[in-house]
Amino acid sequence: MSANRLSVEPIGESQSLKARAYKALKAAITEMNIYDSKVELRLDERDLSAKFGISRTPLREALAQLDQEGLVRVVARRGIFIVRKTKAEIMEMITVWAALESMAATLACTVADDNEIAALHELVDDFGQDAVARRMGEYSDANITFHQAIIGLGKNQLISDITDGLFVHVRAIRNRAIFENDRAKRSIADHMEIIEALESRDGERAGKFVCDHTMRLRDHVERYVDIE
Amino acid sequence: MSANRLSVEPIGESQSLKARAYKALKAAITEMNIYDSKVELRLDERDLSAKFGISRTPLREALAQLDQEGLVRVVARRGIFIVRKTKAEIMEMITVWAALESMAATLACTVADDNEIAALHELVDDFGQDAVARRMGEYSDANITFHQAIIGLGKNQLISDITDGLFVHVRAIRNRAIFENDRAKRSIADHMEIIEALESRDGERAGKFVCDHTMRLRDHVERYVDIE
DNA sequence: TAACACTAACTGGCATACAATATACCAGCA
DNA sequence: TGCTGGTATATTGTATGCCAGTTAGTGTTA
Repeated sequence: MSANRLSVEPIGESQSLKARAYKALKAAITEMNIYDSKVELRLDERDLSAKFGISRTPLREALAQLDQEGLVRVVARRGIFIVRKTKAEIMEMITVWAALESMAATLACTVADDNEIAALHELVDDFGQDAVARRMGEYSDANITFHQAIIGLGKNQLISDITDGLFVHVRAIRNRAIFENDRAKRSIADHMEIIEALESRDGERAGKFVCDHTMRLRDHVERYVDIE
Repeated sequence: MSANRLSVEPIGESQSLKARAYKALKAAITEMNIYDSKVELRLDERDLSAKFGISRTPLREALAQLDQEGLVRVVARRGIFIVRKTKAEIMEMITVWAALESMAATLACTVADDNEIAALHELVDDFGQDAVARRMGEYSDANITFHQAIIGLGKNQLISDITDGLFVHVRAIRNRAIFENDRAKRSIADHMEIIEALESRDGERAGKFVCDHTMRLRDHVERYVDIE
C-alpha cells in the first residue's frame, strides 16, 4: 500500500528512556506494599533493563534518581535495595509535612480566592455524609486529598513539590495507620475548623490548626502504628 | 613504643568517581557568582570529563543529580546550563525555610538540652560586639550560622537536609541582599528574642519568632533585592 | 542585499564492552 | 571439625563508540 499521506501519528513518547524508566519504577515501587513481610527488596539492573527492553545506562540514571529521592539505595557491587523507611524517618516526614502545610494554609489566607477556599467544603462534606460506612482506605485517600488541596491553595510550588516527594513514603504506611472511628470524627471536626479559619482569612489560626492537626496524626502514629 | 599490633586504618574511602565529580561541580557552581552578568552558564559534558580526567558516564550521573537538585538543567542535544533561580523561586525558598526553621525551633524547646541552647548566645554575642564594623558578608555568614544552629537543635534530620539543599541557592544571592545597619540591629534583637523563647521552653513563641523573623527577610528581599 | 537552503560540527542519549570488587563456595590443612 | 585462603561468580562502576537532533556558519539565489 502506498502512503499517500504522511503518517505523523506514532512518535508518541518523546520522553527519554530514563524518564520512562523512572516513572515505571516509581509507580511499581509505590504500588507494592513494601512494609508487608516477604516482599523482595532487591532489584537487579540487568534484569530490569532486560524487562524494560532498554540498556543499563538510562535505567541506571533512573535508579540514581530514585536513590536520591530515598526510594531505593544503590550499593556499589552489592545491589539495589528498596528502602524501608524507619519509623523515626516517617515521624520526621510527618513533622515536615505539618510545617509546610501549615505555612501553605497561612499563605492561602492571603493568596487564595473565595471560590478556591469554598471548594474545600466538598472535600469534607462529601465524605462526612457516611463516614462510618466507608472503608478506612477511602477515608485515608479523601483525607490526603483534602490536605493536598490546602497545600495547593498556598500557591507555593516548592512546598507542593516537597510534599509530593513525601507523599510517596507516607502513602506506603497509610494502610497500616489505624483510623478508628473516634479519630475520623475528630479529624472531620478539625477539617471544618481549618476551613472556617481560612474563610475568615485568619492566617495565623489556619496555620496553627493545620499544624496541630497534623502533629496529632504524628502522635497517633508514634503511639499506635508499628513499623518493623 | 613499638607497635605490637598492626594499626589498621580503614583504607581511605575511595569514593566513586560520580560522587567526586558531583562534589567538585557543586563546589564550583556554588563558588561562582552566577547572578553576576557575563558568566558562562553553559557546560559541556566532554569538556568537563576531560578536565576531570574521567569518562562521560560518571560525570553524566553527577550532572543528573545536580539537575534534580535544580542547580543545572540538562537539555537533550542542546547543552547543560547552570540555573539562575528566578526571584519568585527565591521567595518560595525563603518561605519554606521559614516554615522549617520555625518548626525546628518549636521542636528544639522539647528536644534540645540547656547547654545546646545556651551555646546560641555565642553566635549572637560574638557578632554583636562590633556589628557595624564588620563587613556585611561576614554578618551574612554569621546570620546563616545562627539559623542553621537552630535548625540543628530541632534534631530532625529531614529538616536539616532540606534546608541544606536550599542553602546553596539562598547563598548565591546573599551578596546581593542589602543589609543596612537598621536591619542588622533589628536582626540581632530578633535573635535575642528567639533565644529567650527557646530558653523559656516556649515552643509556640519560639516558632512564631523564628517564622516572623525569616518572613521579614522575605519581605525585605521582595522589596529591595533585584534579581535579573 | 537579504532570505534561504544546505552542510558540517557539536552535543546529549543510549548501547555495549570491560573493569573492579563484594560475596559465596570450596578445597586444603591443623 | 573448624578455620584459612583461594577462586568463581554476581553485580555495580566506568569507558567508549555510535546515533539523532540541534545549531551555526556558509554559500547560493532571487
